[in-house]
Amino acid sequence: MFQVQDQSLRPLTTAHLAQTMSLLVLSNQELHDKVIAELASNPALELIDERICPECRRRIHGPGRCPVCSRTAVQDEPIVFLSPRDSYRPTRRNSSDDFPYSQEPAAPEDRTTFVLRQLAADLLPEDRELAVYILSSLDEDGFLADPPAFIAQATRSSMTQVKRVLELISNAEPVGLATEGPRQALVVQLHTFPQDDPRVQVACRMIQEQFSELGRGEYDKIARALNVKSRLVHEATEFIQENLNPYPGRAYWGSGREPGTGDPNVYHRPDVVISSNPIEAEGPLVVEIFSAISGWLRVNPLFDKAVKEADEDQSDELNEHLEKANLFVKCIQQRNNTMRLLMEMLVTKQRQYILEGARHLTPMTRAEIADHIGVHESTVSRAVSNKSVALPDGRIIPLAKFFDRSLSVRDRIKEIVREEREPLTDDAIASQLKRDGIRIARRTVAKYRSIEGILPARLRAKKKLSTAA
DNA sequence: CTATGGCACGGATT
DNA sequence: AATCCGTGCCATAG
Repeated sequence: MFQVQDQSLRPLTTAHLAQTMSLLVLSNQELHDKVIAELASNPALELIDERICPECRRRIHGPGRCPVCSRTAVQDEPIVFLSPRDSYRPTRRNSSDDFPYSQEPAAPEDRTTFVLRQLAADLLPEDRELAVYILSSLDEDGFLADPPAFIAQATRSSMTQVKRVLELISNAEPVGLATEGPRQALVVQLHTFPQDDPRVQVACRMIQEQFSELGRGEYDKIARALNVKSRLVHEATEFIQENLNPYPGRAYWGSGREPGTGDPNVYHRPDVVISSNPIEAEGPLVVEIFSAISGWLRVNPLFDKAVKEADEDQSDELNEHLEKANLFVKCIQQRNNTMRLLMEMLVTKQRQYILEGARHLTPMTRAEIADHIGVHESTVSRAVSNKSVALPDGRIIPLAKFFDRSLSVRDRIKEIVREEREPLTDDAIASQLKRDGIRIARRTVAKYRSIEGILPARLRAKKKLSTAA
């Protein structure tokens, strides 16, 4: 009894650490499940539905207005939701449990307003109601639950009006929303890419003519049916997997899988979303770290009180619950804090990459980051693993990609090949790179080439001028 | 003979 | 301690 009490009274730092670590590796989805499970099994934990006033950061119960400054409370409640200043210099240490909150939620749940906001400029006033109707009637994958004709009838609108609105919606972020199904969504998304890219052309035909074969991975059959090289079919498939998302409304699809193992059914929502500031393009990036739960997780104060009043014989058990809950909440906070620090660092160091693409990835190691934010490198390692992040351009990449030392070089190679007049050998590419100050061995060029799915010089056809730019 | 891909080694990273 | 990455060497295909 006494021992138990001793143990539970003091939240052991080792236990604390251990649990924080185990929570850190989890993706949001996994953490969500974990929290739900914990809530169910531990009566001392409580999830409360509080909002934060954007102005004075007071907590407000339920929807409504802040009693102090009478501003409307934010609707969505990611626990951590922040927009670090770009000038942020990463030497600062933890600022306790003080999380910054922002007031511009763009959570997936709020799809309707999210899309409407984008449409504001293009939407005719008389179409607005129709747009709202369509957006709110979408099924959970973001597809049309009813055919356009039905919508027209239900809203007493004309077909042309419905089509006009649908077109607008499907071209807004997330592109492909409000289409009839995965296939149509893919087609719409494909239109946003340069049409002269051969991969795009083939991908387009694959989706339109050979969709079920594509789903089954029957690449050879597709190649024959379309009368194109199977190599091209593979490249197109890869392109689809990396750039398109068949379920735009639900989540993005993980592009982190290796080519080949990419199961077209792996989709997930990102753990972090980075978007560029719509107001001032040069301003700070907006970073949202999604919370695993909506609302606030805390130790139930009633339970706390109950424990103190409880009989001696029961209090052991109750205390245990209490301490566990306490620990859990602390660990969650710790996790959030670490994620925040990490993302602030990342956004600051890799701004160029985030905004301008693969070539500008600054090489860095996890150890470096760990040093800067003052945690152990294994902590960073855990925090990075299993997470994905959405970039402003909509691409979803694994967080680990920020640490890919060869990414920028591979991108250069891709560019060199894309712009070559006639097939360059690996050696030629290597020396070309050397001119740009990148010193790598010929053998390595070959390796990168294969990673990028670029054929050897011999097999590369002569480039036509049309492929340029 | 030249361009590539395979295997394997050493050093860095995790 | 386990893993990943860049490279050198060598066999092979063209």
